[in-house]
Amino acid sequence: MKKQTIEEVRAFNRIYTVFMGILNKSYLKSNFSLIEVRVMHAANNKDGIMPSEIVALLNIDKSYLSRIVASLEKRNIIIKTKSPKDGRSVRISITEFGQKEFEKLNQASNVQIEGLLSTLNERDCEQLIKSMSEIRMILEKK
Amino acid sequence: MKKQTIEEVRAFNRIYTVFMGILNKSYLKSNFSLIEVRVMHAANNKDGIMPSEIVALLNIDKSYLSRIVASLEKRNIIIKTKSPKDGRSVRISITEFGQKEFEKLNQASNVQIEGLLSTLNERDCEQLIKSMSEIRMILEKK
DNA sequence: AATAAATAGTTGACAATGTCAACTAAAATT
DNA sequence: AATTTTAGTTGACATTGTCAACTATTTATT
Repeated sequence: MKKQTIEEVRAFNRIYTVFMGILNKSYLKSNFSLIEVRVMHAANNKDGIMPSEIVALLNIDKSYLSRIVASLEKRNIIIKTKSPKDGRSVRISITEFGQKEFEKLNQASNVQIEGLLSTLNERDCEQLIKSMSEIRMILEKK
Repeated sequence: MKKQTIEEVRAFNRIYTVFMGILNKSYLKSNFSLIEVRVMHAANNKDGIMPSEIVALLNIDKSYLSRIVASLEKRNIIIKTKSPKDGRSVRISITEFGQKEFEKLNQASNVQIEGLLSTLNERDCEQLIKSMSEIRMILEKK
């Protein structure tokens, strides 16, 4: 593999993480961290999702997820129920309140992204989206 | 702006952060965090860089950077000297040892990226790099 | 020049985040 | 039935990150 290829990925990462503010801990100054938002997203996407699925999805430590889930439950964002099929396992659902909070976060995220994109001219913006969708398609294939 | 446009950025972010393992704290199981590596990168790139520059570059809290710098200095990765021009300010340089450590991290990062890319076929890989470079060019213009 | 305001970075005091290994309970395997 | 594996939780920390207050210049204002 060409060195140039790898170098491009690295250069991209450096730019992109700053662009998206990923280095900053709290997500859009909300009361949620990036990971918490991802967990909410997962629960919103698939009702009754299991912790083990989220662990695989986000590639994080299970003990860490366990605490995140506990914290979200305490804040009434999600609820846990015992799995009927597997006594060891657990089903996670987002609450109505959780959905509303999640929607708010999405709005905030949209505003932020809109702000970033608005600094681009139309051509660049279109090209950006096209390139992102290409990358995403390639990565999603895996 | 089209909703679709924003949605693509969001979808991209979700995929990409997982792909790059950005959600995981420690950088490639090294003794350094992602931000520390970025600071090393900054010092390696520009000898005598000032903390305020890094704060602007990475968009992080100055007190936080101050501690990161102190920690890196203690570990002999960088050294601080007083700025000759401005008595309030400080110059940061990477040490020889720091350069070596940084090089090691780069190697590890290359290996990781190579691993990720090796799961793609040649066409996809080329397309991925092309798209990344397009995004990067657009974002760097700003 | 004297005073006030702004800037660069540090520190105190926490709060939040993240990790690792050990543990419990329930399945699955032998 | 005994053993192993799996799902998730908990203890015990270590690290990371935030906010406001503070010191020491430097710059701007009168």
